[in-house]
Amino acid sequence: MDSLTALNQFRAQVEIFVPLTEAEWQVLKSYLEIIVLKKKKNLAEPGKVCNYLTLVAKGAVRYFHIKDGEEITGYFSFENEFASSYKSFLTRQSAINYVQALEDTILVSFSYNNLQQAYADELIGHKMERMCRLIAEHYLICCEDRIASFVTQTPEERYNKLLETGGEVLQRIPQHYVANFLGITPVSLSRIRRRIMKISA
Amino acid sequence: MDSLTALNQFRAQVEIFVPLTEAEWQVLKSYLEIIVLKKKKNLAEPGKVCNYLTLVAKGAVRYFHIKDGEEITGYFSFENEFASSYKSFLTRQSAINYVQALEDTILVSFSYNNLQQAYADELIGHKMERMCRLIAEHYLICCEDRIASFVTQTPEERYNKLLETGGEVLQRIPQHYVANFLGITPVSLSRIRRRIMKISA
DNA sequence: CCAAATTCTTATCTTTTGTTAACGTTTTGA
DNA sequence: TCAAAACGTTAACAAAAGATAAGAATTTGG
Repeated sequence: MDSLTALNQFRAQVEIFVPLTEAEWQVLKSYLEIIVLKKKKNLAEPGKVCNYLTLVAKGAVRYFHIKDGEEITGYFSFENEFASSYKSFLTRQSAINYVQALEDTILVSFSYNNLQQAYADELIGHKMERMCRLIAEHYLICCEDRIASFVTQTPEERYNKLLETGGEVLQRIPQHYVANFLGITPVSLSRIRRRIMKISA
Repeated sequence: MDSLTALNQFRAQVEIFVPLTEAEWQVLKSYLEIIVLKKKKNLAEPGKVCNYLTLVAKGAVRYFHIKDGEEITGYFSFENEFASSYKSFLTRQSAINYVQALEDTILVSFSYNNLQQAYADELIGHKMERMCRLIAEHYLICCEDRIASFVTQTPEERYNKLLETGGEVLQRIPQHYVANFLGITPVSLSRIRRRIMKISA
């Protein structure tokens, strides 16, 4: 994938939230950077401030914490989803988690400084605010849904729901990462899968 | 508490995110409404679109789902926090949860239409976008932290953290709601409390 | 190509949680 | 004021999850 394709993909994604004129896009584009992240390389890591807010144009990233020396995977971002250690990016504090490429990945990115300039830009500032408001609202809703799933559903129910919605997660991601994502251990997920197989068989 | 106090409290809170001139405030204020919600009355309920984004000026609200005929409490908003069935408000779809006053509560509120007008307002539109972007980002970070707590911590660790941060939650909220909030049953929380008492005793 | 690492399952045992029910206390509301 | 409802704890049992380890299948990377 070349830079042009990646940038066009970014444009298509943000225009879902706010349509842009050609002139606006040309300005917006000037604040963007392409980041190529080889598999297992980090976009963010604990102790460092995450300097990029990115859209995954190709590939995927995985979010994880280290607890008692073990990796615990909390989330993934696939093509056309935004990726960042968001709290770190916004607050300029050290990240507490890794954001790592699961595959060779191409990211269309705002550096922190460029994004602030884009907000301050006379031509596109207002639209940038709106766009990023809508994007933040979109992800806030996603987070609220996920919190609700932890509060109101059992791990088995969460896994069944994941099966229904047919998440890409299930095809592209090792099961033990999915287990963490569901808030359980890999062994426990394996047992849940066996339980479900017996019922449907 | 009178309306003036409530409005001033709202102003102080939003100015944490974006400072306002007096003129801007006067315009913004014209889009606001005061809602008085008696204890046990709902700001939102399943099957209805939530029409208000509100700041709690006084009192508190509780968010809950009904599952198998039982209430499961997912969250609370106290003084100076925003409250809404946010997904419903933003997407204009029916809410799936209740938002209910825990005490007699005063809310400073945007109706959906008023908020859209405020965004479109020539004088304050740009600042409104920025303000609501920053607010959405703030709550997004809170949600991400909470999700991380479900993925990386045990219920006991989550409760201990709640004790440390000394959440208002613990003083003002019945324990069985707190249990739901932590993702466990009231009986289980009672046992966790006993375990902790024995250790610290 | 092949050794090493990763992944998934399974088994065993321990710990924790859920479920239900009972009990005393406190709070509520008519 | 007083009966009813709500609240928190505890007990007993069942169900589920965590921890650890072993083994087979797959993937990986040099």
